[in-house]
Amino acid sequence: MKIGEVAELTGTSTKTIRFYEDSGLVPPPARTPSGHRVYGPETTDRLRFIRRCQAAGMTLQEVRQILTVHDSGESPCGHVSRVLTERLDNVRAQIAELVTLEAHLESLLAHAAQGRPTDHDRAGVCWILETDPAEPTGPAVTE
Amino acid sequence: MKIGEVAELTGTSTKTIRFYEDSGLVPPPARTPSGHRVYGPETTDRLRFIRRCQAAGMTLQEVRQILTVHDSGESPCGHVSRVLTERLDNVRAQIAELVTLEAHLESLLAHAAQGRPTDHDRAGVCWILETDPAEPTGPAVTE
DNA sequence: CTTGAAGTTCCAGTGGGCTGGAAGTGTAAC
DNA sequence: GTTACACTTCCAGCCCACTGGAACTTCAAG
Repeated sequence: MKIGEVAELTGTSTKTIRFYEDSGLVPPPARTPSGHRVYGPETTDRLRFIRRCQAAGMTLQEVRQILTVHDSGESPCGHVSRVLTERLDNVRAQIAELVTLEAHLESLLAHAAQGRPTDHDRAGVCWILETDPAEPTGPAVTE
Repeated sequence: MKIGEVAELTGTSTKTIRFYEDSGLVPPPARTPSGHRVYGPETTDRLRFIRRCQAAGMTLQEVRQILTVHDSGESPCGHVSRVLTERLDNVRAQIAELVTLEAHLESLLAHAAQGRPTDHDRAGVCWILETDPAEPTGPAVTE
């Protein structure tokens, strides 16, 4: 199996596969005498696994950790559970932050919809945003 | 007013202020004969406005657009409302995506908690993640 | 006059996950 | 044999919002 086929089968570009190899996510495959990469069928499983991890929002580093555990012969499931739990926490925190931001934006727009032309004169740039971000349900986007 | 004072007053580092100048967010100020930047009081308003935009989750590019409109003499409020609305849409979409991801992670962990050792043998890397991400309530993190 | 903080410029790096391009070699179909 | 495409390596860039550091000058206080 050559890199192009693997790419086709997994929906990953050849560029990305080589990048994954450089990043230690996919082991360096055998080569033909002329240097072309030759993959066994397990590679497609591995790439699909990586894609699933990505879909679960993991970083490549987290995926690499799991794969390293796997490659050492141990079952990575405990580790996978831990990583998933951490991810879940992150996702929930992100949701909470975004919901706060949503509320902030909604209140700004409600404010804008009221249209207060008199405020215009005193405003520096735009009266819609003339309230301090530190006080109203602080969105904390800068993390 | 020198850059350090402006930094102090607005909670922005001098580095960032110079960066904003290079990025066209803050106009190049007057200089002392020796080259030190001298700002008028409107600069602090402008920086605070930028911070508020940031707090609303806007990119610097969006902020720059608004400020350009403002600097051309027009009232940017309509534009601001539009940008805010777009942002709100994005935020809602992001929340929806994250909620989907949350559900996905939860189901994976519920699956993991059940512990199905028999699945282990057939699994490529880890049975917890042996379902295709394309089908179950597609998380679409890669956007 | 000296010291030390604060100013200046410019360049490079961060992190994440690729993607593009150049320049060359191999391979499969006709 | 020729064409067309796949493959190889390596290096660079992208996006975003800064941040760090070097090397230098200027300012304010004592």
